[in-house]
Amino acid sequence: MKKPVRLVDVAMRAGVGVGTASRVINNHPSVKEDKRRRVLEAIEEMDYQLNGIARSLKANRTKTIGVLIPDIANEFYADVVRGMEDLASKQGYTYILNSTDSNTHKEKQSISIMREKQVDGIMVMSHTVAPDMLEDIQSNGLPAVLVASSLRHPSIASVSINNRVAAYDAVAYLLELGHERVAMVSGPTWDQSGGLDRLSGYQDAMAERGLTVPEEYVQVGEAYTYRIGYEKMRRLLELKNPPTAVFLAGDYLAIGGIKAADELGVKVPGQVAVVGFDNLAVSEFYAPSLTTVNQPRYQMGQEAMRLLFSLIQGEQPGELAVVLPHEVLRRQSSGVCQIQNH
Amino acid sequence: MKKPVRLVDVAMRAGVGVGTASRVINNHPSVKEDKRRRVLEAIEEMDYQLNGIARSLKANRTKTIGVLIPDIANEFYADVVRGMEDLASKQGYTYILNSTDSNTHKEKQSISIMREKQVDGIMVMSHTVAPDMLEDIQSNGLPAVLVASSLRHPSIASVSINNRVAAYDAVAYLLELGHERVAMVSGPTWDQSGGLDRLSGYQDAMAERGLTVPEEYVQVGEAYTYRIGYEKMRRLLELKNPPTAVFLAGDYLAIGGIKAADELGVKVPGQVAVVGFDNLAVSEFYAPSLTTVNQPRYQMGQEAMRLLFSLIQGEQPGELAVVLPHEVLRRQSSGVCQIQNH
DNA sequence: CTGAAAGCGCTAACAC
DNA sequence: GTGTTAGCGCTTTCAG
Repeated sequence: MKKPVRLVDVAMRAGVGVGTASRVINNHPSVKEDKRRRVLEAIEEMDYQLNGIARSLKANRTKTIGVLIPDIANEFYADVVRGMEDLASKQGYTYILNSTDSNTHKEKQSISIMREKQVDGIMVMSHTVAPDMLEDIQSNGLPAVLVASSLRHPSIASVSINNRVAAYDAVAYLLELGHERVAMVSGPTWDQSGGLDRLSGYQDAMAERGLTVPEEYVQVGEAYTYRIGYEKMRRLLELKNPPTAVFLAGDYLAIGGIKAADELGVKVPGQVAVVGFDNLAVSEFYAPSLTTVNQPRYQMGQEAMRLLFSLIQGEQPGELAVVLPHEVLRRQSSGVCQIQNH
Repeated sequence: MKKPVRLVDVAMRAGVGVGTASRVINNHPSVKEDKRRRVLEAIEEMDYQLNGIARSLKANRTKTIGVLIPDIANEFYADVVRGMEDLASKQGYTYILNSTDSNTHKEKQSISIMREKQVDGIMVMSHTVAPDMLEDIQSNGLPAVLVASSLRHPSIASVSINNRVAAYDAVAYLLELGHERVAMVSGPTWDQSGGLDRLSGYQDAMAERGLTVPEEYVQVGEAYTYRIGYEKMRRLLELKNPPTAVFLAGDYLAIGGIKAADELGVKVPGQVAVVGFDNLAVSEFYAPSLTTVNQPRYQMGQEAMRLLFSLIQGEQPGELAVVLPHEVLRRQSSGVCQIQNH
C-alpha cells in the first residue's frame, strides 16, 4: 500500500509546474507540445491516478447522480436504472443507489446522504416522497426528476407513461374479446406508484360499456408481488360468481395469479383470461405467455437521465413532464392463443 | 439556489470557532455543553448540510464502495446487491454500481473510474476480470472481494457457493428419481460465472453412475437467458433420442426451456423433468413450479460486505474464501408433483 | 476546553 | 505559455 501519486509528483518528474500538469490532464490547448508529452509520460511512468474527490471539492460538482428507488431487486426498477446508467456513463457520470422500500423515513435519510455526498442531481422512483420534499430539494439547487411516478407537480420534471390510459386500453382489449365479468387486482392505491391511475382506467373502461363492477371484483394488493397476485386471484376465482377475465396491475401479480388458477385447476386462458402490466422479461416466457402492457422501462431511464442532464446544465428542458407511449401486447394468457415463434 | 451554508457560517453564528463546531458534529466529548447546544441550534436554524466531499478529501476515505456487476437488470445480481446495500447503509456506506456486460474493456474502465472516485473498496461480480487485474487493485491498497465468481486466488477474498457440488447434487437428485437420459444446458464455460464448475458437477454425477453422456446432451449456452434456454431445450427435445430429464444451469434457462417444451407439446414433468439453478423468485410461481438449486444471494451480498469491511479496516478476515451452503429445492418441474400450499 | 492555522489534491486566476 | 499561489470545506494538530 504505497502512498498515491499526486499531480505535483507528476509535475515534478516532468519538470513542469502543477498548473501545466493540470492543464494537460484537462486538455487545455495552451500547452507546448513537448511539455505535454513529458507530462503524459510521467503520468504513464508513475501510474498517476487523478483524485476525483479533490477535483470535486474545487469544482463543486461530483458527476454523480443519486437514485432513489423502492427496491433494486425489483426487475422493473432495475431495468429503468440500467437505462439511466447507460446514458450516464456515456457522459462520465456515475450514480449512487438507495433502496427505500417505499419507506418515508428511509427516503428522507437517503436524500440527506445524497446531499452530503454532493450529488449533482436526483432521480426519484421511490413513490412515497411528498411533493414538498421535492420542492425542498429543488429550492436547495439540486435538480430532480420523478420517474415512473404518478405524482404530478407543475414545477417538477417527470418521466412516465399514462397509467390510466394504459390500464383502460388493457381492459378495453378484454372487453373487445367479449368479456363482461372482468375483475381487477390492483397495486397499492395510496402511494404514487400509479396503482390508483390503473384502477381508474379499469373503472372507466367498465363504466363506459355500462358494466357494473361488483365490489368484490376489485382486489387491492398491498404490493406488486407474486404472492399477493396469487392470493387475490385465488379469492376472485373462489367467488360464487367468478370473473371470466382478470386484469392484474403488474406482471408479478399476474404470474402469481396464473399460478393460483393453475392450482385450482382453472384453465388460463380457457376459463379465465389474464392480462398483466409491465411486460417484464418473464412474461413472454411464462406458459401461457402473458398478455400485458409494455412500459418502456429502459427508455424511461434514458429519457429521465436526459432530462436531468439538461436540468443540471441549467437548461430549460423542452417538456417538463415526459409521457412515453405504452402498448398492449397480445399474447396467450388473454385467449387469442397464437403460439409465437421464438 | 442560495449558496450553501458552511461550517464556518455555523460557527460564526454560534459564536465559536470552526474547530469547536467540527468537534460538535463529530461528537467529540470535549465540548462544553452550552457551546455544543449553541452549535446544534445554529445548525438547525441555518439548515446546515455537511459537505462530505470536503470531509472525504481530508479523511482520505469516502465511505463508498464500488460494485462491478455484469448487469443490474439481472435478478440474480440485483438480489446480491440488495444484500450488500442493506449492510452497507447500516454502516453509513453508499455504493456506486457499474454494469460491465462481462466486457473486459468496460471492466477496466469501471475500475479506473472507481479509483478516481476514491472508493474505499471494490466488489467484483463481473466474471471476466483477470486475476492480475485484481492483484493490481489490491497492491494499490484497494480492498476487493470477489462475489459469486468461480475465480480462485490465494490472496483474494471471495464469497460464493460450491458450484460443482451444487450441480452434482441437482443431477444426483434426478438420477435418484430414476432418470438415466439426463441432459444439461450449461452457461458459458469460458468465464468465471461458474458455468464450467456446474458442467463438471453434472459430468461427475453421470460418470459416477456409470452413465455415458452423448455429446449432444451437453448444450453450452452463451448466456443465462430465457431465450437461450428456450433454444437449447428445443434442440434437446428434437433429438431422435431425447433426454427424460434436463438440468439447466440457471433459472432463466430453465424457464425458457419449459416454455420450449410447452410449445412442442412435451409435458413437464410428465415427459421431461426439469431442474434449474438459482431459485429466483419466479421459480416458485412458474407453472409448474421449478425444482432448482438455491443460492443464498442476499446472504452472499451481506457476507461479502462483511468481508470487505474487515479488509477496509485492515483486519485479517477469519476466512478469505467464504463458501455458502446451497440447497436443492424439490418442486413440481422435476416430477414429484406435490402441490405446495401458498 | 477551545481558537487559530495548516493542509488534504486539485484548479484557476494572476503574474511574468 | 507557464509557474506560483489562493482556496474549495473540512479536520486536526498545536498552542494557550
